[in-house]
Amino acid sequence: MAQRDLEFYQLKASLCKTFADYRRLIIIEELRSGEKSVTELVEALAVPQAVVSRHLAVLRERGVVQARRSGTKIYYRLTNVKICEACDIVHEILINQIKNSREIARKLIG
Amino acid sequence: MAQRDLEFYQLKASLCKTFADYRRLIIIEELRSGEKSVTELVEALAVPQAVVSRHLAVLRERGVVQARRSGTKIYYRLTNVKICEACDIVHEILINQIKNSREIARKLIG
DNA sequence: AAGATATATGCGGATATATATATATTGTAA
DNA sequence: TTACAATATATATATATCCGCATATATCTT
Repeated sequence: MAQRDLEFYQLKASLCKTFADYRRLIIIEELRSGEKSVTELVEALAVPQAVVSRHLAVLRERGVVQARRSGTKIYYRLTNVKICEACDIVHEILINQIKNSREIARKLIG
Repeated sequence: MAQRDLEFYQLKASLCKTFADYRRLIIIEELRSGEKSVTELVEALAVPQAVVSRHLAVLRERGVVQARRSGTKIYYRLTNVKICEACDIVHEILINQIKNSREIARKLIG
């Protein structure tokens, strides 16, 4: 395993970590249909504004979303359509898992 | 956002969390070509056996891999080919990001 | 049954991540 | 310039994750 490869795997893991929070996944889902302001996202997620901004910051730093200011509002959008594809496949995997075994789902929810 | 939906997003996040470690990503990559024993994985990753077993346990609990015992050895395999697809798309997203901006990569390595 | 091999796990500490609350920043309008 | 609205961030605290080490479990061999 070359050093270069290792770094690449670390970058991939870092990107996956970005998706490893349900609020961030909901944000991504919300942005699927086009850009949305922070206010709109706060309404959709029903969590404090600071929490949404914090998660948006994570997505931003990882290059998953981009921000555009318009007046006092800031609109966010996905940087890459493939992000939706990735979410779709994760969705499919999960559906498969649930079909194959409700037991696994039980453990995951805990 | 219905309660049912929320739980589903949590399950998705949980699955993404499984991919959020570079050693687990390497394990998945190693298992792409077929099942491998823990010993083989330990050699491939060059980390202590306990660490590999720990990560295999995470992958197992999340239903990403399955174990099969043969004698004293235990062979692991991916439970679903779509897992590879998911990794491939993450790969593509990352390649795009690096192309678009080396700056993002710099922050990720930190 | 005892020893050897392969693998898994319990525990404690270090580190990272998330949260809430409060505050800072940026832009607009009076 | 003051006030207000939208958004971001700092700080402290709680929580989760990961590792190393030691130990436990399972299987095979003799």
